[in-house]
Amino acid sequence: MNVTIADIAKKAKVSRMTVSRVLNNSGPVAFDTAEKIKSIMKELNYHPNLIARSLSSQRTTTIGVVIPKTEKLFLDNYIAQILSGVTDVAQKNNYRIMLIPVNHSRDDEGDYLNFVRSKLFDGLILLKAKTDDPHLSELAKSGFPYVMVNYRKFGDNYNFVDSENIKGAELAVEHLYYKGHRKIAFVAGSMDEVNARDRMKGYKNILKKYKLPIREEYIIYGDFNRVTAHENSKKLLDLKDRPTAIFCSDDYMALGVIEQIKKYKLSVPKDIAIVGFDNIEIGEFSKPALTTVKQPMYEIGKTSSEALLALIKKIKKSPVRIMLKTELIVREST
Amino acid sequence: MNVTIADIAKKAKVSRMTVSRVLNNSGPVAFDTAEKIKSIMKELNYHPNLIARSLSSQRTTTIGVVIPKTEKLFLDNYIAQILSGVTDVAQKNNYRIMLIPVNHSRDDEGDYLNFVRSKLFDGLILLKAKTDDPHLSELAKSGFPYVMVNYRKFGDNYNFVDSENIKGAELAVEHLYYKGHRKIAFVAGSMDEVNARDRMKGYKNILKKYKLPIREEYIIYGDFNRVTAHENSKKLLDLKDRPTAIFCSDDYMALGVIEQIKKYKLSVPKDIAIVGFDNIEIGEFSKPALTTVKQPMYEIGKTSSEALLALIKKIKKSPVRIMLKTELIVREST
DNA sequence: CTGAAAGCGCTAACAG
DNA sequence: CTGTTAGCGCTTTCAG
Repeated sequence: MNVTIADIAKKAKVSRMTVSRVLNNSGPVAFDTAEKIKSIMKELNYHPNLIARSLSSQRTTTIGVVIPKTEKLFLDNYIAQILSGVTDVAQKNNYRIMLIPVNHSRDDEGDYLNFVRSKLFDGLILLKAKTDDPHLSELAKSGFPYVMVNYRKFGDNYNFVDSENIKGAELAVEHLYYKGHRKIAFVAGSMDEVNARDRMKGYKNILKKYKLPIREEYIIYGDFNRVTAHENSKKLLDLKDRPTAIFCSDDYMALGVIEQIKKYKLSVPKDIAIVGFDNIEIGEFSKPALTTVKQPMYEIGKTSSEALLALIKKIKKSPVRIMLKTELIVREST
Repeated sequence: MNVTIADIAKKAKVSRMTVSRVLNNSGPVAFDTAEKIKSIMKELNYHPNLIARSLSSQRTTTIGVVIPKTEKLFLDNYIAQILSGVTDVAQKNNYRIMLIPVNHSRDDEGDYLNFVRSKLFDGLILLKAKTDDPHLSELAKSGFPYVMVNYRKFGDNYNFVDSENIKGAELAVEHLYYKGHRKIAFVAGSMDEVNARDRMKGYKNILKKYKLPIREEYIIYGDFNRVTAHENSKKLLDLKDRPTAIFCSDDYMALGVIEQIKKYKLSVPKDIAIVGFDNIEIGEFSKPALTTVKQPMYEIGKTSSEALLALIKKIKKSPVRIMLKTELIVREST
């Protein structure tokens, strides 16, 4: 069997409690006793059973990260960047990370609540929550520490870290306007996500500002997916009064649209200018390099993680509401 | 307080044991009793405490994944792809994933062993293990279920899933030879990694095969890093007898080298041809698109995960040794 | 088919 | 400064 606290205690001729105190630096222990215990722990190659500790202490020093389960999870650069920020901070604070992929389109959507109930984590970070997720309000009410990433809701206990999506979209569309475009289309993504709605707002704000008509045929709905956008963009390109610029609600969609434009033997940006959103890695390398609105994704992850730890340690109280800045990055596609 | 098995038992007027049996489908329970218990569990919104279950059963249904802690963890497309494969399989088998970032260059290198001892996981997957990691043999001896990814060692209990790196490198270099190149350099990466050594072998094999000299000044050592490769490649470009082709031990380095070549106002592939290794996502989008050796990274992750689960469930026994095929993908850089 | 007893390894709370 | 008692919530083992 494994070395336990009892073995150490026996060999050191003290109680298990004293060993535990040495282990956690909790409570006073005579220097000599402590040294002796430490040396015995080394000698026996003792390592605490963290499961037992968690059961007893009701803490796991683990945070769960709920991510949408997509075909190839980590290949989504948006998620990758946020996870980087989240884990960096967690690591520094000696918290462990458990990933909880959730299938948004299926029954297991509320699964993360079961995980909460199962006492596996001290807190939860949620990526890509849907606006209509009914479990969210339950989570918010429960008092369990959590932070939503890129979500925004001003009810009582909604904790979130979001970026300025409306403003970001405004920057993008206004940039197109400055470039002389008057026929600006929008590939909107899925209206299930708060962010998508915000970007829509920004898009419409600028059209209104410059008294451009909001034309329904210039707005394409779908999901945040390169292939879908690729297909759907035909609707725009087949239009008699074809747009001269397309703002896309994320970079992956922008790439899909650009591919389609090439198939039509049109040129980006000469015939049609494109702006994306997020600033994913390949945007910089694609041809033409993608003009986009940068979300500080790594920062968002970092900030979320910090906020969550503060909630767990009760340094902060709900609601936590943090907004980060977005920024236009002009490259070759406009 | 939370609903526990005891509450259910009390309300159903049975012992906790009977509830536990219903919970796990273990052992016989009268149909009616079972139904009653189930309905009470629903009514009380009961969810088992998984920590308690783990402590008692000595299983966690969690696997740990050891990844090198780099600046921006998930942004490494190699790791991302492997993780995708690993998690997909784990998920399907109802196993959870815990990430263990490890700083290779520091003391905490052996940390993953402490995690093993801490009973947090049922098994371990190791990415980017170093050849000289002294903890590996301890792990192998321990009998604890684990699989190393992209590693290869034929001692008794070494479990690994690797790809055919030697052959892959041969494909790359032979391709350059066919294209007419006789002065072929090699950006080798770090010899700490088995894979790098294998690629070196492949490189030398082809030179020998075609009776080309192995010139030390044509081999650049370093670490697997874009920036380092970028800097070090100057040594090649400054050579009087400059190579006409460079094989790089991974794609990120290849990208770094290409940048440097551009700075020298030389053209890829006209002046210097480049082949990378791995087939990371941006290789397809960079300019020129990167010729590379594809490792089936998603498959590697998937296979590793499957093998690990088989070890955990004792369907398989050590040693597990699996090799996957590599494949040349010719694009614009050669 | 059901239950009782024991224990997984640790920590909290209190007492000395 | 140290120890005792109790218990975290579940499963295993054995007995009925």
